[in-house]
Amino acid sequence: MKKNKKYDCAMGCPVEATLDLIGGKWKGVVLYHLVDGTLRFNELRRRLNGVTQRMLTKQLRELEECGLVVRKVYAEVPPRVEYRLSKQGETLKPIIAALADWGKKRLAAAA
Amino acid sequence: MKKNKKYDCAMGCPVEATLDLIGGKWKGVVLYHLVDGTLRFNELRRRLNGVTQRMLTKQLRELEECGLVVRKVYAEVPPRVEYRLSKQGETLKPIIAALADWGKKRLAAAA
DNA sequence: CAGTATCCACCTAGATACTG
DNA sequence: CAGTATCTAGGTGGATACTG
Repeated sequence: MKKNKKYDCAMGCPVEATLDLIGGKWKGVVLYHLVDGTLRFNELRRRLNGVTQRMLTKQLRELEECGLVVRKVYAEVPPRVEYRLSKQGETLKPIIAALADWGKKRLAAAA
Repeated sequence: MKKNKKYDCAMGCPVEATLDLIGGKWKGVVLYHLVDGTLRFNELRRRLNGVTQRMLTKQLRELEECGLVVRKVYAEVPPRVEYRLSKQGETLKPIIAALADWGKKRLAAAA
């Protein structure tokens, strides 16, 4: 996420490393929706109520860069670009599921 | 985290709600260290290499406000303040552990 | 020891307009 | 359709000094 991020928290804070990847406003949610399978750019956009094109593009690029998401461009007109979890990204599934589950319970309890 | 946050992502993004609580630069790490038990302010500070007093105070207040952490002040001189996970916070343990575990593997793989 | 109080650089994220 | 390009407000986090 950060350019020159050093994980120098001496006693080791692997949590920090993980949150750096899935934190931010949209990354976790993007991942959450990709768990169910491949999605095209605009499909993703519709699922992420309120995200701007710029932001979605940015988040996807970062997720791609750190190897969690795969971007596949089809040489067609109109253009088609699909996004899916990489092998690395797949390993996040249980975590995403846990986050979603916890969030559901919390939202339910608050209501 | 945000004041007037509305979780209006129509299809439901409970992940967003959760990340909003444990995201940010320090919250997850604070939680991570509190999993092992109660800690005093400065103990926590030493474990979070690089955090400033201001930041740690702020993060702790927010965690307290959303009911994940309990703050206990002892009427002593010198002052003593202890922080621990609330009952709600305890339910995050498996998630924190999962995040830490995943982060460890990823850092190991990168090395 | 465990905070507050200021001040400030930077980044995140949004709005908007344009393009291959 | 799937982006890029600009511009900008506001928030996040950091530095530093002070206090009960």
